[in-house]
Amino acid sequence: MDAVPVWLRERRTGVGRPAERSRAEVTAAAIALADREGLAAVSMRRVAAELGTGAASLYRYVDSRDDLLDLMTDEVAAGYRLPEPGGPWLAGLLEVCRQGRELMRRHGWLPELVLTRPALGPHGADLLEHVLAVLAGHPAGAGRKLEAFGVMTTLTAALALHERGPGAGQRQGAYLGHVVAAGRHPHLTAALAGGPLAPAPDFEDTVARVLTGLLGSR
Amino acid sequence: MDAVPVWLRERRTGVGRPAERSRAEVTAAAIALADREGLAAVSMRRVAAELGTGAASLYRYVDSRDDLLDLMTDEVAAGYRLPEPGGPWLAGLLEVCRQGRELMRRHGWLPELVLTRPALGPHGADLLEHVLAVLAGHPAGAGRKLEAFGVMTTLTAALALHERGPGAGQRQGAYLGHVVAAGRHPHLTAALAGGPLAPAPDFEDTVARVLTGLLGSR
DNA sequence: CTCATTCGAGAACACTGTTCGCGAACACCG
DNA sequence: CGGTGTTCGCGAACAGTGTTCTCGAATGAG
Repeated sequence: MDAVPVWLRERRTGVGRPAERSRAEVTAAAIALADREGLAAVSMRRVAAELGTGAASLYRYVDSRDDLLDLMTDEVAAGYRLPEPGGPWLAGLLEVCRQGRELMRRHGWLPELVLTRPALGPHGADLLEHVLAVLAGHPAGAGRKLEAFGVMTTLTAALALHERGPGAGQRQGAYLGHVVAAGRHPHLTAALAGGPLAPAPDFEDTVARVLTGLLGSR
Repeated sequence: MDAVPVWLRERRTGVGRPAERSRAEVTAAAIALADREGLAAVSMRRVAAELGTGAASLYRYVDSRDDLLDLMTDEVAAGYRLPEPGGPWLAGLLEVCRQGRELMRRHGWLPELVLTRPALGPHGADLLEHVLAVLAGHPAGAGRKLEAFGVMTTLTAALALHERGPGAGQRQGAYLGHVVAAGRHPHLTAALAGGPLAPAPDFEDTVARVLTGLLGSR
């Protein structure tokens, strides 16, 4: 039950045969593969093939596939371009969410990972540090601020997941049409009357309202 | 590209050899297995063994494993005991969230499913209908209300996932301790000073603040 | 040069979801 | 009663999967 995260397990250097690759290279290969063919395509064998090596070799850099997924998540978080904290906190948080959404648009597999296995690596810690810096002047307690961080990332991921491709929400739409036709759901029928479904009015507006509710408006 | 949800694919009865089991039985077996050994244990072979049959037989009731997962999600939604709509809308929504959390506590695999493949079956439609009924007197538009429904369920699932077992958040805690020790993250250090980590102050309070921000306070 | 130590990776194990095909079981019809 | 059309059950097989074992090869240190 060590439960030691990947990022602490460093390799001892200097002695023995040197590694031909780095953990960063493995992570990059996995990300490239996921970008191209989706998360399901990220198998140890496929990632290894991407690097021109054997599947078993990857276990020199990573303890398990799950570790590799954590590395991928944190590596993408390196893509944030965080401005100097300052100014109203809501604007600062919205900027973080905006960039997060952009990253998730670029890496369609990210939302699923963020939602199901939230991992805080070095870059994730930097991100959290930035959010806390933005909220430095805010009177809320530490618990509230950490909570806000979690809700921010979760909400961004969930919204990104729903707008990814036309498949996600639309599949339910087909069945809901059937439900409406059955006639037993008057409110649902009324809600779906104007426009078949419009669950994503405005990303930033939604996030802003949630964060305002969570932390107050001042 | 039919994308027909599971719930529409009904079996024609009367002709041919009658089925020995029902879709509901298969779903129940899968749920029992997931409750006992987790979602990863829900393989076609294991579910079939639970029913004393062969894996291939399940495909007479379900087109794929993913379909089975959708059936499981919706079946659990049958467990809601929804009161007659009436009274303040916030209390009505909070009651839904409270029950949702309870269902997710009882079925530890549910949050992951709700987050990654939100499926609206018959019982999910009933739930949505109820939420819309609770919000019937609210001035917000249909889009806003559907959005609130999505945020409600997502947030409940995310919070349930984080408090499931001591493994989820604590694993990151170990690494964050290391980050703090490095000394480069002053705000993070300060935030984690009082109590190692307290990201879940009060479920209902959190949800209430988010919903208030989303829909206003009146 | 020796040697402890590390890396690379083929082979194997125990699984997985899914498809094929065939025999068995039933409802209906003449 | 005997077809006959149709569905169901499911063993076998296929193409994968994550992971471990194992052993040879490569290296820096002494």
